[in-house]
Amino acid sequence: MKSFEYESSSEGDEPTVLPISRAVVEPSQWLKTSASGWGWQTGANPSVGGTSTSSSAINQGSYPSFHSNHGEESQIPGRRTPLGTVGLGGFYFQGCSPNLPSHSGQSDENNPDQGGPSQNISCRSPQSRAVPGNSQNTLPTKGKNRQGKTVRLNINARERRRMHDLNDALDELRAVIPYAHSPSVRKLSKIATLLLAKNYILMQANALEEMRRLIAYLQGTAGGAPIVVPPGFDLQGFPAAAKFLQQQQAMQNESGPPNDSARPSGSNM
DNA sequence: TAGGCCATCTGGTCCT
DNA sequence: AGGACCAGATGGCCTA
Repeated sequence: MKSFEYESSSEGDEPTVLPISRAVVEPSQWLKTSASGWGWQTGANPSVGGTSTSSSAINQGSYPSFHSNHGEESQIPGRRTPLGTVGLGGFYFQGCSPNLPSHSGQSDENNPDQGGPSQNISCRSPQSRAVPGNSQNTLPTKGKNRQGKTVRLNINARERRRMHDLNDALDELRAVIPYAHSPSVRKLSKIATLLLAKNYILMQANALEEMRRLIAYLQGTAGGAPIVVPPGFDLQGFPAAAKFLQQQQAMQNESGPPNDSARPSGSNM
């Protein structure tokens, strides 16, 4: 796949944390940074507000490449945080499960089938928030309570899985939109990822339209004659243009006798 | 320390 | 009934 990296090369080996703001993903900020790469212009100083090279997380290499591997990502700050260390929610207390595995697809620390819900309930944190109207705070009869908690834990596990899938999809989206995929650069936030992807799509659509107009213009300047691809020019890297020329060639063939001299010579499509 | 971002829990709603 | 989806609430981590 084509690389669309925007790197701040002036920083040398100095890790850079690009500020991710709404301005970053505005269409007007887009620039073609090189012949082979698209990126965005972050203003005069790309690292404004984001030169925290002393960040412990960064120095510890806590922002590696992001793959759809839940187990690895549990080490990344702000992402895939192990259940034992994040919001306690209704059932989880950090001191209860010191060796809770992170979400890995094979084990689910919130799965009632693994350990049972009663264990979690028995060590509920006294600081767990009391949800108004939460039936689990009212502690009904034991049997029904246990079954209800099991259902609740199943629902929680599904929801957690769903959110992980959503995050995996966001990771895949980050992988194909142009921004600096570097361990020293902070990962795009969710909202920034969506906005950047939207603007990237718009930019690609504009580029495509511009190319179509250019081809039409070139065709016009050729006096109505089909565009002749210069010898040695390979259209393999331009499938859209090749297809367009093929269509033009087909239209020419339909409207009149074939003209061998006008056949694209460089196209191998 | 405030604000941003995130993961998780939870109850409600809709759909199959 | 069960699952997917959604939004609100909560608390942890990180950075300026």
